Amino acid sequence: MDYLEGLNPEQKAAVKQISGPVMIIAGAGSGKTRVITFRVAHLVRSGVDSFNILVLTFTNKASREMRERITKLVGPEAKNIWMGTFHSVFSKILRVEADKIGYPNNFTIYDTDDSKSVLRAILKEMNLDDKLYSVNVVLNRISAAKNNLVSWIEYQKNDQIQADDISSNRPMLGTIYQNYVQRCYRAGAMDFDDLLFKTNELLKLYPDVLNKYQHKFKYLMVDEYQDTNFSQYLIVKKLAAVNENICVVGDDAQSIYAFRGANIQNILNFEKDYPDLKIFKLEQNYRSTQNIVNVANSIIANNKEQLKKNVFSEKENGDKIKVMRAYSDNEEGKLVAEAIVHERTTKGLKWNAFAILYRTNAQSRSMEEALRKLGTPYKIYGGLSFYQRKEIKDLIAYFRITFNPADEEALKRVINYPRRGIGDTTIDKIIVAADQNQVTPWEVVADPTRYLPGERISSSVSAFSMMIQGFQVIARNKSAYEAALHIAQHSGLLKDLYEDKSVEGLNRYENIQELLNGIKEFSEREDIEEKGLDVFMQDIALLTNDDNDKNKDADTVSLMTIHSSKGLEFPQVYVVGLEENLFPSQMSLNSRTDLEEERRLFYVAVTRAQSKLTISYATSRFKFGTLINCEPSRFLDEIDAQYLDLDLTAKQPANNVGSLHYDERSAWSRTDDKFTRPKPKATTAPPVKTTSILAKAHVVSASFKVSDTSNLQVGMQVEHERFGFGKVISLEGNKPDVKATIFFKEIGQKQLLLKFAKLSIVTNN
DNA sequence: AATTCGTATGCCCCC
DNA sequence: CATACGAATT
Repeated sequence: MDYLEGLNPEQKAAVKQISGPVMIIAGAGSGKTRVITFRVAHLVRSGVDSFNILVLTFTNKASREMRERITKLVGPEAKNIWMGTFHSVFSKILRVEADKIGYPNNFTIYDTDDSKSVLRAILKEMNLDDKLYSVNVVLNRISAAKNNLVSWIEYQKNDQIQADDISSNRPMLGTIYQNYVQRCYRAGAMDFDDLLFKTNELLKLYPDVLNKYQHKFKYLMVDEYQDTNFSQYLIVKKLAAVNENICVVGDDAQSIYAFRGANIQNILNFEKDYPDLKIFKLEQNYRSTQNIVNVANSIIANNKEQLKKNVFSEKENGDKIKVMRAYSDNEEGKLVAEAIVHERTTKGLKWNAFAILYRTNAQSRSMEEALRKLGTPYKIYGGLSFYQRKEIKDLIAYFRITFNPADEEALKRVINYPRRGIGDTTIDKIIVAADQNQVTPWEVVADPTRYLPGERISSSVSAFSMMIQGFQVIARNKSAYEAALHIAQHSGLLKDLYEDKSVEGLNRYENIQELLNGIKEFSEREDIEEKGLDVFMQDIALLTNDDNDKNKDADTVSLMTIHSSKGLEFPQVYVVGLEENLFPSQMSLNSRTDLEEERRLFYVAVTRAQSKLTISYATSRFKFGTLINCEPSRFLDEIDAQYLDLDLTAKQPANNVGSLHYDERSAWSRTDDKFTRPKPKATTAPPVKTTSILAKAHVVSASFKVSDTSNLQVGMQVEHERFGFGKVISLEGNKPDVKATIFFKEIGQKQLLLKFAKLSIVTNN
């Protein structure tokens, strides 16, 4: 048992309780990951077969790191443990069992963009007002339903839901949900929520399947249990029902994912499900100074609903928490950047000792600009992931349609990229024909004469379908890398990017190269058996940015949202934008529950700091491109002032808050480089529409009538609706694409395509 | 068919 | 300010 030496008594007790239901309430910085890894190691050392252990984590990164640490404790045995996020673990199981619920094993996973695109198409088809039925609202509603295991049928039958939708004036949501589900089904696609929803369906409809996994996973552990939703809760509960060797780990104070369906009650009520539950509380914080822990405690004390615990630190008191006020978002960036540079020099720290945390991604910009001005290296976490870049998604869409031709979103993405002359009109025809014949769009593409009789469909459509069929043959017979390279080349995608010599174009080309290199590495891996391209791309939708991070050891300042900072720690943390309507967010102000979640989020932010915490806010900020005044966040008032070190020496006096002059002064008092923000509207005359000026430049004569220009000759006088009178200088090109060069009196020389230009022939000389 | 351009609309957080 | 979509333009 010597390997358990380094643990404190509570930690050790939690680790050693290997059978029966266990709940570990782990305060921030209390060594939670350590306890989980040691507990898993202890299971293995106690003789539990590593194949019988399932560990569910919140991110891929967490599971990767945990597996590494477990490997150090138990050796190669660790690779047999099932470990991963809910989504990745159950997508693997669904790939095995898919046929039982009517899906192909090679089903596509639709990411959020795909889902939104499907919804846009549906809304359009149903002719619904896309303002009322905004894609985000609709998707959230569907997602919430799925996370609560409400099928579209139940959705439509449920009186409460229907009443809600009617009162929000969106009675068609149930029908949209139905169409969405059917459309995904037809495309052989599951969205993120489906991975859990369908798992539940599988376990419910097939007791033998449930039984199989209940006996496979004799020991279950769930990390970040406070962030599980109902769908996840039920999967865990079912899997654990036979052996009841279930250990959940979490911290109700850090539950910050209610917006995507997480239900804090899962952890608060866990004891009800397992009356003989053993509870362990890890309360000693090993991460932060006493001041930081005290501040965190004083914040969370404002929340009503929570499990009682007493987080404490035995480290030194440390610095007080510094609070900085800025008069604008840009100045806030400047103050933070300068503080970081100063701290680094005086304390001899590395850049990676610092993190800047914000509520919304949009806030990263002012921070970035300030850091760049000071030449500070930084890295943004989160945001657009490698796999979400357009060029990467394009190539992957080719892979997707190769393995699952039913994948409608992939088809729409690549059928005319690179350009092959298949325009929107043709695509619309294909989709309509598919709907009418109850087949996938791919089937129409593959056999246009059958589904689009009498239509003049360009030969490029059949060329496209031949190409994809060629890819299918290659993919079946070649290695992942060879197939991927073939597809990149023969789709024309590589060439298209190569020809773009702009900086971004070059970048895109390199990204594709990088993806191909990644596939090559994958092809050469020896630790996995199935190495086809299909295997490679199966779970790509589930990967995130930091799953692809090459130089994560670089010495840079870290920028990220508070959400993505969960689980991390830094010597110095800067939490920025502590303003009403931003943090707490505007949408959280209506309900106590939402506000409490914001407060927990603040708690998470504060507890990331090890030795020094700085908080900042601005009294004005650009939002939607306009300057607005901001008030300090209520959260600042909630902190016991004895822990604070207020530095409100912003260059602008605070008494300007709320005054109109403030905007102007801040906008013009700046002398440094490009302060190119739009000026307040009130100072200028109402904007004049440029189009209307142009349109009115020429008043069309009463006799104006669009003429047949097929016999237009050089030298003729013509009139144009907007350009006025002019004379034909020359004509070039043949038949349908005749281009005329015309000299207009008012405008000057213009080139016009006759098949589009509306011209009236005035004289024939 | 493809491209450009104006305008409307939204900025929460993520597997 | 960023993007997304539709109308106008070539």
